Amino acid sequence: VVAAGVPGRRIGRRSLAGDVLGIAPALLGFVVEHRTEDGVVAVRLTEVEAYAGLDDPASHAFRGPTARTRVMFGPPGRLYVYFSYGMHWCANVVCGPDGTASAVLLRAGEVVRGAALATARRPACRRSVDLARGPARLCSALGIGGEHDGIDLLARASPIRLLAPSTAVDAGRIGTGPRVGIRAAADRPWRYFLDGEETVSAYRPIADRRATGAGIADAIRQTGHRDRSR
DNA sequence: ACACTGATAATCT
DNA sequence: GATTATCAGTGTA
Repeated sequence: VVAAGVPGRRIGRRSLAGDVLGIAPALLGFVVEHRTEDGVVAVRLTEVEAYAGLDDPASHAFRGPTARTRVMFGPPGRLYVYFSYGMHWCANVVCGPDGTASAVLLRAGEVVRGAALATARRPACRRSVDLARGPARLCSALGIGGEHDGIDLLARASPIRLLAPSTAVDAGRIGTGPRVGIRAAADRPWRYFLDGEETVSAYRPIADRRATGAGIADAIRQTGHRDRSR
């Protein structure tokens, strides 16, 4: 647990300009802090995933820049926020040089400051370890939404900042595995987490909706679709 | 603890 | 019209 009052260190933009597969695990232990008029909430990252832009079929940026993915193609150190499953916001740290589109999804963390405010933002949450356990929960706890897409995480005056911990995490504690909830490139072990931390989210393969309450016609149609996509 | 499923809308085909 | 970088609720153990 990060002691209250210990300020995180600011980092240089160049430290996020390299290979996303090196940056993603290095961000474990970093703190994301959001200051609003309601107060401050800070989350220490315990789980992230790497997305490699044009080189990664699972990345939103795989097919090139669109209105949604424009921020990912910009300079590193900005926040890419997307809307998921009709109700949730999720956030990424944009990495790599300007013009490329890799990013690190913030999958889970431990609330280290502002637990009361985070709890107020997450009324359905029963256990404190679940406050930011999951990418959409993390955004809820921090008060991050679509209005924050593109915000610079490295500027001193930004309301949302990414800060380095006072002591780096032990590299031996970093676990890896396949990314959660994706179908494309599901074999790439680009999820990184702090092994043994309670706030790491449970691994779940993508939901298979073929067998859910569908009629025979639906089952046939959807099975056909699955076969076509192979 | 783990499995299953409906909710819900932007995005892309 | 299908898919989706998810969550909370409900049910089973």
